[in-house]
Amino acid sequence: MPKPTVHDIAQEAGVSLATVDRVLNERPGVRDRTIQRVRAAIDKLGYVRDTYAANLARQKAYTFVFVLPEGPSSFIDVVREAIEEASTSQMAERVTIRVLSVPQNDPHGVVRRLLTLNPGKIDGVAIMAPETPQVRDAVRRLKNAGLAVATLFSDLPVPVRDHYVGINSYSAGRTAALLMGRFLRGVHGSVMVVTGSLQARDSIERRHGFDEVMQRDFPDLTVLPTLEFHDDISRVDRLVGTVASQTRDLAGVYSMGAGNQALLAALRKTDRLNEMTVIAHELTAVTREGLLAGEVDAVIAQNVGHLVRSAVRVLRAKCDSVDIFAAQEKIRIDIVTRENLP
Amino acid sequence: MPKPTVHDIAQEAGVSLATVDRVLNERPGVRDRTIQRVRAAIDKLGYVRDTYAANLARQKAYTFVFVLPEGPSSFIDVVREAIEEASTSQMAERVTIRVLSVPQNDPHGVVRRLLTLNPGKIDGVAIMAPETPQVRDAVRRLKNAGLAVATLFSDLPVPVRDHYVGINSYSAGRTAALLMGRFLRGVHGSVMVVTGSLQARDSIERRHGFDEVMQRDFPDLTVLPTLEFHDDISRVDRLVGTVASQTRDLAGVYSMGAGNQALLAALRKTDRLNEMTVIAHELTAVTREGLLAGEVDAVIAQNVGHLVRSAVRVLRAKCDSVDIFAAQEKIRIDIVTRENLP
DNA sequence: TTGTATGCGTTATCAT
DNA sequence: ATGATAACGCATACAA
Repeated sequence: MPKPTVHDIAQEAGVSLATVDRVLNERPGVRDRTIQRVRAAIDKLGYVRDTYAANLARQKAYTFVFVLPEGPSSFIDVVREAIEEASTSQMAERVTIRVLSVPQNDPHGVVRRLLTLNPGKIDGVAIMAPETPQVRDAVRRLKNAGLAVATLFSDLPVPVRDHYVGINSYSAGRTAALLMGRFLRGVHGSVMVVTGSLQARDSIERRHGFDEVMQRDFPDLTVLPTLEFHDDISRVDRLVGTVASQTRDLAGVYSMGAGNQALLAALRKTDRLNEMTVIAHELTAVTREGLLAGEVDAVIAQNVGHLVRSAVRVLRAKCDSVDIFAAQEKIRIDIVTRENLP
Repeated sequence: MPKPTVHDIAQEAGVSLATVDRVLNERPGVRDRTIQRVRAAIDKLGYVRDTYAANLARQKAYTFVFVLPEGPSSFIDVVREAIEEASTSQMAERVTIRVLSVPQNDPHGVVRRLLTLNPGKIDGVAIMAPETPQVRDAVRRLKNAGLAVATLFSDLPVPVRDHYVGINSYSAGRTAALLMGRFLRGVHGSVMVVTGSLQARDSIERRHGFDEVMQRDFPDLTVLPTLEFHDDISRVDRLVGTVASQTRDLAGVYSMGAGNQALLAALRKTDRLNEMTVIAHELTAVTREGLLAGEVDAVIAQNVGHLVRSAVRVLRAKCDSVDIFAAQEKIRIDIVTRENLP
């Protein structure tokens, strides 16, 4: 009892291949009665379409665009690399991947860049961009144009995208807090929280999750107000330096976003970095170095390679109107230490 | 300039499809000079074979057998579930998966069961079994019979298998130690280590990694001799109870293997479980419950779903003599806490 | 409204 | 040693 094919369906339903195909792809021009017959045959035989054969016949090739923020960032570098790797692997058969860079902190610039996309030429987009009303609208337009839309690392409202690929920021923040509190067992002291900007939705969620666990489980630790350097790395040094010198009991540092290079440099100047517990997000060249040097104690990360592959699979599934294999697409919150560094 | 096909190669080389195919699949019966010509055309046009079309034409169906220890184990349950899930997903197109249960702690029994496999009927095996000389030989025989062989969770010597799917036990032990030491910051006390058996190679490696980090980084903690219950759960209660009552400064428990249910039950009786730091391996129903209840503080795990899918892909690749995509098959050491529980 | 015939890129059988 | 040709499971232009 091999897998049934369209031929088997046709025979069972007493119709031709073409009719089976019409029903399968919901094309017009079939009598209701015939549709029922074919449907019944499909159910009875348990037919499932061979997507690969279908794509072969259809000569279908997918074109996906990954939209990434431009500008120097060790994290974006990791993402680019993962995309590069995925597009040259066999998993990307019949899919070509393009990368579109969009400005940082310039919603209108993002929209303008997004408008250069020709929805007729591409099948799906994976977008990494902070949520703003302008971006929301632009993405909605892409989705309405029939593209498959996945959000990457940072989500947008459900109606404007098909799927979110990334971890839950709230849980990520909670996880960071758990580690911070556990690593500072018995310590009475303060914890500094640093981020580029608290505007982004995921920053807020992280902070929210972090605070909740810290307050509930680790009352001996005082979480200081968030230090926002507004995506201007040059401010990090002064901001961090000031707070560090004013906070004699500074025991921990939670870095919620990018800018870890500058942050670590600033902390080094305090000469107290070695006694501090530092927790950061995302595994990059910088945080990896930090872990190995013993300067960073834990990194909350997501498997970027897996994430990119997941995005490709999800977009493909959307294009084919096929269900995704949920378990495979689930992105876990990785905890990375010096000892389990990949 | 679409992707070149065998037709293009044939034309470029001035030969027929069949000849191209012979060269592509390294079949005999082609003159050296012709081979060169075809090879040149392949290089020149940058041909890459369409695996899906190939599999379609080949009508190849893979049969893989997963060899698992029988007997009750919450971890094996997880593995079975993952196999079930993988075999019903689209990733298992053209592959049928069977599970073969083998006795625990009975190398000869394992071998006998392995001998029931008909190497002609199957294409590959994924084996989860502790290393013994008998098992080694039996597996070597399978490999020599032409089967693709992957080891699962626990490795065998390189010559008898094609690929190991799982985490590095030594690093896993080191990771456990790091967390134990960090979670017990400032504490002077003892750490109990419990395992079913120290015979298995991976148990030894875990213990080795654990000890190394504990000794080097956490001198305030005393690691007690390993408690071996020799896979007899009924002994756990007495063993653990005795040591716990004799060790007033017991601060941590490292569970290296299975038997967590019994272990936790025994620890509960001491009425000191809540103050202890407990670290275990593998995310199962038991350890998950333990995390949620706050009884277990961290679990060192591997993504079993990913692992099973990886095994299937690797076996398939071996059967096709195709390279694997290493980055995708890398199994990470997961650290799971209450907050990042999947 | 339904059926026939052909092609997608690859493999495989059977001639030559 | 090499070439024609027919599958594989599906889609589709065209015919009926």
